[in-house]
Amino acid sequence: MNTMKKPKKEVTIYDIAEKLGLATSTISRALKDHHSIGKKTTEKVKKTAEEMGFRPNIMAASLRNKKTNTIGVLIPRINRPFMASLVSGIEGVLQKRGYNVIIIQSNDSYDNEVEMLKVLYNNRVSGVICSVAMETKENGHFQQFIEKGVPIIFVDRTPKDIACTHITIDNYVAGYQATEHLIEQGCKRIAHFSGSKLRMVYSERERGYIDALKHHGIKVDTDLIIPFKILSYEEAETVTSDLLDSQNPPDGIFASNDTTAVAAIQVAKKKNVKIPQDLAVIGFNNDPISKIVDPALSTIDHPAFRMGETAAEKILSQLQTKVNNDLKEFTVLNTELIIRESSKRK
Amino acid sequence: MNTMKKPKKEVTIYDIAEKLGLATSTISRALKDHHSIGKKTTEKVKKTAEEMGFRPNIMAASLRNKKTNTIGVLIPRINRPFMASLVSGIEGVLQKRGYNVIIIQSNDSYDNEVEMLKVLYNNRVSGVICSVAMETKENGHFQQFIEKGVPIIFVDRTPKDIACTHITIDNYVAGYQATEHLIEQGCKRIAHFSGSKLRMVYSERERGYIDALKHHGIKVDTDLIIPFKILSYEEAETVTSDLLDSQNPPDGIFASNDTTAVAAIQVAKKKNVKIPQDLAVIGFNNDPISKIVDPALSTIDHPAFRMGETAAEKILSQLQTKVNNDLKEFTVLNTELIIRESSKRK
DNA sequence: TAACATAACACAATCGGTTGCTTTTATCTT
DNA sequence: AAGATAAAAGCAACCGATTGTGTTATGTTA
Repeated sequence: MNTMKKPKKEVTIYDIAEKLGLATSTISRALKDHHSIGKKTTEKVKKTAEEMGFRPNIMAASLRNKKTNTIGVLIPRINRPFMASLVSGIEGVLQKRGYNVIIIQSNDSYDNEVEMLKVLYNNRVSGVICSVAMETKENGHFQQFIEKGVPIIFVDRTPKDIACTHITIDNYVAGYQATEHLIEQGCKRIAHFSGSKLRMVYSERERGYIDALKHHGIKVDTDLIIPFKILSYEEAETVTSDLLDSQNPPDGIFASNDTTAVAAIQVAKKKNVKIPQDLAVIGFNNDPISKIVDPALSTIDHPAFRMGETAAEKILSQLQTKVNNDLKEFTVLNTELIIRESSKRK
Repeated sequence: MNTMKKPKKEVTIYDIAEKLGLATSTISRALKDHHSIGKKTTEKVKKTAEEMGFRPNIMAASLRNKKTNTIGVLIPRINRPFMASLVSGIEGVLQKRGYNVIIIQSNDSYDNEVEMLKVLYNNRVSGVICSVAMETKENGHFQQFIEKGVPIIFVDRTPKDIACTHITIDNYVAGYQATEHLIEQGCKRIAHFSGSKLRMVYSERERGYIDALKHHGIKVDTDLIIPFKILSYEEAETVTSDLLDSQNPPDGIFASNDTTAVAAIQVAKKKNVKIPQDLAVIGFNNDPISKIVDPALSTIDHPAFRMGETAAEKILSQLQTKVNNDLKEFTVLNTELIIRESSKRK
């Protein structure tokens, strides 16, 4: 037993060189089709490498080249439909191009974000794609990459005042559309479930909400703008319950994500508040649950997957053109208003 | 402008050694608290390293040590609640222990699985955690890791006849319980949405279903066992519609995942089939949608997150004890029957 | 055929930690 | 105070691919 215990030695370019009576430099160049190596030699080398079961040692190459071909992805948490799609999009593109992807979660904690970014930094990732934690106020921890000339791209949740590439949707317009839709359905008192003001995604949605009300001559009632901590289902249950029990309950809700919108629907149903007649609800993201909840949830479709793909492509192009200009580039993807039963009164 | 364009040179242990008038070996050892280095020296080295902004070059260490401290995770796809939780669990544990995690998706394709496994192999990952693609019949592509002594752990969807560590739930028992529950609610004709027979998770659930029927004296009607390709929502819509329109429609459905169970509920509702009175439904996984759908879906709680944690811990312990015994080890996690409105008749 | 261009390949340093072994220094015994 | 022993630190090879520079073989031109 245990006959194969000793792992056979790894084949290196030295072994190939010896076998063929060539120099290692020739092997190395032949394997990557360098022009200074003849055609016959190149083919012979490749064939032999294949036969011997050669696999290039990526660490050795990384060490020599001082680059890792690894992209770090730092996101709040992966087990949310939106983030999972984003990551899926990133992966799809980068895998094909031979990059490795390291995914790290901040769990929406600033401290984690700082620490995990340090991990990526120490790993000498070639680039970073990041969606900022809910808590994050300062941007100092991103600076280390900028100083080193490592491209860093922010997706969806972007920090303010940092000069690099951002990929977002137009949250202002989306918020405006969602709110206007509710107004068009006849809502007069529309509540807004708002996320942390620290994140532009939420402050912009709120700004869109406010402007839509104003433009339609509806007075903004700040009591109806409810700041959430993390926009969780549980938070929304409490908030909705309180709202509906209040003196002057809302007749519409624009929630900053689908999770809280669904919670609102469920609470309302329990209280026998009719949706959409008594309360029209619209969410944000177009998560799978939005189609399932009864009545189905109107929402804003967020192109998470495409956002991931775009981020990956952007970072690839920045890695190509080493011109590390301190550019502040914005890419804005389109959203789509999706109207379902939860808001359709007409 | 562009004053800081030139990235400052990276600090190495050579720089520290020179600054302190010590040898690089001393620096290296001091930084990892080697006993042969004095306390004062160790502290001085660490302090200086910190001050100089030293970050160890992981590639150099990997090259020398012939190990990468990277774990490869190969899963069908990440944008599913179950898989996202699994990954989340894996990450949580491995991050803390200083391992990097590379996540790769097979998209349930055998060819992708083979190719991506090659990528992980060439990256010389220290270990692999894998949940097998739906299509996969052969296990030859896993052999390369076993031969090299790289620990590979299968989670949830495990291949047959391969001697290594498996972490699963008891799908037979879960399937039995789910079915028995429906029987207890008075169901006489229970349909089963079954996944690919290639995957034990599904064949075992089906076996549990069949045995439960038998033990309760219900004849197994193979027409009621419907093989799905990928257990998608769309597939389930068609299947459910056909079932309900048939001569002798079922009065219960045990679906192998929540997605198809929810689809069944939605279709039934459209057809005015009362749930659970006319049709009791139970799913599998306890995905978020199961709580949201109306009526709420009974299901089997799958400890995905804990499964991820367990896999991570197992692989860590296998990396510790280099005793690469060709062990075939099974860990079975508990599931829980969760009864909600979709099946509660009494 | 001498003179020169070019294609093809070899040499050897390099990347930055790691570690077995050796040497030096400090501490202890009697 | 001399030798023994332990503690501390240094030396140098090593991991494996990459690449600037140097050398040789082949081909071309006058």
